[in-house]
Amino acid sequence: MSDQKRLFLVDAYALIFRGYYAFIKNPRINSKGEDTSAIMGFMNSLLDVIKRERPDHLAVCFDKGGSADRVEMFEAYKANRDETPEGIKTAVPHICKILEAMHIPIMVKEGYEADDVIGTLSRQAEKEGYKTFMVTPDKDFAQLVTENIFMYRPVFGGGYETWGIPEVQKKFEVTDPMQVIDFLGMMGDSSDNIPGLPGVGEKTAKKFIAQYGSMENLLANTHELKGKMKEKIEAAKDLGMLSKKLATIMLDVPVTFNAKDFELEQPDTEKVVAIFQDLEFRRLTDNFLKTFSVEAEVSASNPSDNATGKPEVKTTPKAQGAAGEGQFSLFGGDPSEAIEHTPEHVRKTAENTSHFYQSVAPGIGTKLFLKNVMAQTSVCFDTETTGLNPLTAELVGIAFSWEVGKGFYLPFPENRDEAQELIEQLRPFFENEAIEKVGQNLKYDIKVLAKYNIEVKGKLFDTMLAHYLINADMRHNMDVLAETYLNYTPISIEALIGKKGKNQLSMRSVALEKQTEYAVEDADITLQLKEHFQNELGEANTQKLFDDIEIPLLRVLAAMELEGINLDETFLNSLSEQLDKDIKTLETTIYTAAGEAFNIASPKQLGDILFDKMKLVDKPKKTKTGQYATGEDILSYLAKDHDIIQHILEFRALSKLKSTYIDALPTQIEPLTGRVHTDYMQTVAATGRLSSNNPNLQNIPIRTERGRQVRKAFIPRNEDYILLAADYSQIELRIIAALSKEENMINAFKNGEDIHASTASKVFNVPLDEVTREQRSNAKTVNFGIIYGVSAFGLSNQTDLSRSEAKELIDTYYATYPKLRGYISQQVDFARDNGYVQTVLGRRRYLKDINSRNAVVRGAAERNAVNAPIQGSAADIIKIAMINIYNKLQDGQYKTKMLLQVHDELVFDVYKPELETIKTLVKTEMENAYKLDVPLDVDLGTGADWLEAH
DNA sequence: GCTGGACCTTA
DNA sequence: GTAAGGTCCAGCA
Repeated sequence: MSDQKRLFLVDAYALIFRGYYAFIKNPRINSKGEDTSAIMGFMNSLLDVIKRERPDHLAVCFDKGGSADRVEMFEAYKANRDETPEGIKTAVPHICKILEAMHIPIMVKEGYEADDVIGTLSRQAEKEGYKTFMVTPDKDFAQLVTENIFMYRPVFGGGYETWGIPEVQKKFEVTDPMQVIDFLGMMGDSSDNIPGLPGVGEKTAKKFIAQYGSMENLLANTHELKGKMKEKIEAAKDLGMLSKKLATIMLDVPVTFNAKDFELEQPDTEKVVAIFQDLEFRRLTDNFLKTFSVEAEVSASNPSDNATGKPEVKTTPKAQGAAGEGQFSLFGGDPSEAIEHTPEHVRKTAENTSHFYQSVAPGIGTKLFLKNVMAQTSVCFDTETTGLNPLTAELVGIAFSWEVGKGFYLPFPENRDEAQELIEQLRPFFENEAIEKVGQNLKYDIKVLAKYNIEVKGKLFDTMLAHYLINADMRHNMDVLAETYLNYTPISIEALIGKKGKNQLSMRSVALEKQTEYAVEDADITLQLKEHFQNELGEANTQKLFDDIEIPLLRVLAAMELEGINLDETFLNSLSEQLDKDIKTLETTIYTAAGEAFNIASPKQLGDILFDKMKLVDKPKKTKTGQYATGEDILSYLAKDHDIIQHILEFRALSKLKSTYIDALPTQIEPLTGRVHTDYMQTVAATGRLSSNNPNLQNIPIRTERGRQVRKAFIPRNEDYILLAADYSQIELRIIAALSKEENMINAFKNGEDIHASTASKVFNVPLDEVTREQRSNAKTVNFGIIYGVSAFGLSNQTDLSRSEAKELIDTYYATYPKLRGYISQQVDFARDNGYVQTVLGRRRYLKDINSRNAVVRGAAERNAVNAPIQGSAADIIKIAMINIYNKLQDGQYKTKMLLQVHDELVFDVYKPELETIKTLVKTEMENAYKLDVPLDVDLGTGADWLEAH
């Protein structure tokens, strides 16, 4: 280093914040209960700088009162920043006292930020021949760098890096450090609320700097830009210039660099040590004395050994194992490089958020916990198990939380009997009607506990269901919700048990401390989400839907899933054998016709054979990826001319049947129960419908003769039972008739007419008994088209009609049912005005694209606006029916069980002696679930299998 | 082993 | 034209 004098200017708040957040997972709290993390963090780094660099001149700069100028320019400036944490506010007076005792000058100017003070002082010092080092992690300072002014930047892993001109040039891809201002102005800085140019991030900003050099030059040449970018930037020129101003550090603060005042002197050791001892800093006292080359003479009453007299810090065992006091290097101790002086933009995790998660020891610990938990009115819980199948999953532990940031974890013994003993102790909690149970996807936990013969009673709050009602179009898994609403990234399950598949571990094999951290975090987060969603439910006016529909339905679904359905495996196996033969025969026929063997199931290979080799058509249609399209609609068009196509279609149909249903279903039989247990998803369909998976029992074939054989495999539990299928007749058309108040349609339903025939009769102007099959079929297509948001194009694709015939049919249709047209446009208008549509029960679907400039996108949103309330209202109604029927079956202690729901159909396993009662019960409840201006009609069928019941 | 596309099943 | 889930292939790792 040259003999040039060196000045160090410390950006106080940046280091205080960084220090505070570095200790966040293990805050330093002394015996008086003071949080001293920020003080310790700051002092550690200050001493570190002094020890390393031995500066001749040093000052610490603070902000005061914010930047009046910048706020005047832009009122949102730094408005994003959260309230300064309490631990920092209380730290500042202590730090000032220490600095005074150390004889280090504090530079602060009312109405200016530390950046401006440091900038001004560094320029003044430069003129007097000093080298200045700005001690800060904040990248904004890079604009101040000159030949004699450097950034002295703490880096991850400990130590510092010095940024001179070459480093800044490289880092920001600029030629002159002053261009950092343009760079920041372009990309903006969300932490300081510098808006930046719209659509410009780091990459684009660098590109613009390279190309135009400055904000001014870019804005003067926007005509060279293209497309959306051009529009956006041209519209935001003022914003660009404002952003640049906001990003500019001021160099004319009324402060004076007086070399004499800034000289680093010997501190008032006694005073400093007194303050440190008062704060209970032992290691730091040592460190301080060593730094200033004074004999370490620490009194015997304050041993420097941090193993004794360590302040009581309440955190998890894991967090307690973290860096000990004094050994902690502020910049090396925390893996979160993102921690700068803008902590509100740092994603929170268990690592940097204070929490108190404790595992509960057996015996007295459990007793104490029980006493505690029973005294609560609302508790969040989350079960940890050995797997995802609730029927076979064993409890590994249960996490509980009823206070934000705190929670307990009850590990379960592997031995089943011992586990049962433990859960028995919890029975009074779970079966307590007065304690609300909160959870994420409670259906799972309820099912797991049911296998331990535990019923979860009392009010329920499921955060996943809550969010589904708040915005059904989003995803609702806990990790996403935590990140969206709490700015918190939970520990991933993969971090614990590995990626799924090959070597995934069981939760059982994870160390207890990790189980605790993970499980209690989930409960804690879920509790926090609950507090968040509780208010939003009221705002969205969906509280009733939550309390009266989705939450009660959760228990109904859990029961249906646990029940499962009996499957005739032998029958499916024999079907499989027949199919296998037929498929093989078809294969041979196809290969012969094609002249070679190939994989018929590969659309790519099939397309090549049909259209390249055999040249069945002149201009084959291609898919969007450039392959030949071989979908059902295209092939069946060719089928009448080419036998091979007929065979291929049959091959397709049979293979699908075999692989998706006949061979797949038996593998889904749960060995434990001998039955098939589907999983109903309550939060995936945007309209409010359920969905079913593993296996999907809502798409079992019915249309073709061979397909519907699969339904014969669904049978009652034994010969004392019979299957009952109850389905709503035309529920969606009834709903649209009622909602639109279209009397012609309402009357047809009231008169019990066949609605499609009735429509055909009116549209084609023929007597009802003279309607042809084709006319009825076309009328049926239009009826459905209306529900889906009809267009002439879609209709002509769906029928044998031409585009103009289709258009004419639609026009006649609207003339027949005049109020339907009005209803449809009214729905679309409502969506445009409100951004959402809703069902009869107020279930909302938000349609963000309803005002899109893109006609295709907007058209899709408009069809949603029509369809969602209809499909969703039908879903609402059958949900009500399910809840009411379930409750009646429970109350009446019937042996009959509800097994399946297929959107407009319910399937029951009916105890034969109860059949007549149940038939009446089911029909009554379904038809009276919701009162419309149109009667609801339910068809019942019974049989020894699902096909026969139809 | 995972992912996207094509295809097919239901209401 | 609405709403879903499952299987297979093919391309990529």
